[in-house]
Amino acid sequence: MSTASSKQPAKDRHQEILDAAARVITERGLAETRISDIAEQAGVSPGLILYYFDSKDRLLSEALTYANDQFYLRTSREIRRIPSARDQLRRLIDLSVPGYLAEFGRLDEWALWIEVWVRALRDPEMAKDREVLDQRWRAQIADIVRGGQASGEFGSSADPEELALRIASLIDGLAIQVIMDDAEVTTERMHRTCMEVASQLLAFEPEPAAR
Amino acid sequence: MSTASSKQPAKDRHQEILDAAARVITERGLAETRISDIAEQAGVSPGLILYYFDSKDRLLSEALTYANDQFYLRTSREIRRIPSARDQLRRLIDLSVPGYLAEFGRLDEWALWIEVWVRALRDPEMAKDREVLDQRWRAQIADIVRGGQASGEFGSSADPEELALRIASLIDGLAIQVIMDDAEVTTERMHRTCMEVASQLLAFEPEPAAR
DNA sequence: TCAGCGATTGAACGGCCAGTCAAGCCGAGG
DNA sequence: CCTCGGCTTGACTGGCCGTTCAATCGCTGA
Repeated sequence: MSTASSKQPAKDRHQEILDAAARVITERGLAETRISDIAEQAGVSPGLILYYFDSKDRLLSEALTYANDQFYLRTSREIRRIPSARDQLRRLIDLSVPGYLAEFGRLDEWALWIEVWVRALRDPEMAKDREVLDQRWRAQIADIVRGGQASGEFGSSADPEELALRIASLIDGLAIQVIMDDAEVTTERMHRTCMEVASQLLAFEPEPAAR
Repeated sequence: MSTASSKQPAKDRHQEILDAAARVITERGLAETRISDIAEQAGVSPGLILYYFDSKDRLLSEALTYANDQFYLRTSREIRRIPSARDQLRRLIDLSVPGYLAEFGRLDEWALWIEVWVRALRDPEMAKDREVLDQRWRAQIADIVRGGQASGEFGSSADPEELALRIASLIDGLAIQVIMDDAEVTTERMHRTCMEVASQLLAFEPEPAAR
């Protein structure tokens, strides 16, 4: 009902359902997500959900992977278009800081990430997906680092993979606090901290405009 | 049966149950934890659990807070005894890197933390507890930083709170990957990375022995 | 010895929800 | 116009657990 497209096409039910599931999980949390919620969100009957997916469990795992995949694709497509490595990194940080671009509410992709983590601890399938997703995330940063080192934008010549790990981990750790609405770790502070640490680790000027 | 003390004393049932709950949650995960599991672990009947706690939900939240509290107390007590700030930090890192001290299995305190995060996203009570716990964690690091700055062990004179945030976030982010058994982020690598970044941020020599 | 009372038990209840299924819907192709 | 087959429905079921409760236990103090 809410998302339903023009009924006729019903393009890809499979994907529609994944979208609906991701939306429901984001707002209610994995634990409070019922099949009927997803059905309602997708504008179909509960029975249909199980017609397309073998079980609720499988659906939830797929939905989580799918959503994070989407985020990655969106981000990487956008970043590839930016010529300067420094600007690429800046944009990556903009996109990673929860609430910074205000395209979503407080609960954005990061909320899903946490659900992925919990699930991955016990579900080997999810664990595998998570690892792939995470390696891609680090690789994306490592690529930017390599680019900047090659172009001379970044002064550091340290191992790009190690630098990527450090930056990625810092972002992860900070994002958690921000998403939790921690009074001491605001959106703005996280952004500032990320930029400062990155410029320190990679050896570039945080502010490009001035001078 | 498993944990039950000498039956007679039955010191503090309340606490015994919290302990049992934390243990069950650690090994099965919040989602798979039943009241009967906790009862079994504590060696009592399911009915008794609800005699001491108003509801399963309340019990779970309390157990999570309790467990993290225990970890903090244990850690801080141990660290306070160490004279050198550099050694304090080293010890803190030792204790924070999952699996480094091999006192626990792969699933240790960090697994509980992730459960706390998921819960805190929707449960205001849990959110409040989490914030307190987290601030304390950062404050503990900030104290070490201040100590090292005062004694001259650390060369950096930057804001201790900001340094603590950076170190804490890095540890959080890395610990997640380690606990997930990520092939690229091993226990040893996390430890090395933490020590290197810390020594860089705080300006001290990572290896004290040599020279 | 016994009454009284908190602690403890475990059987039973009731609600909830994943998953099933028999029955309709509807477009395509003949 | 009819038939076939995939899509869709929603009522139903079976099991699972949180929670309740009446009954028992066993200590303590008189």
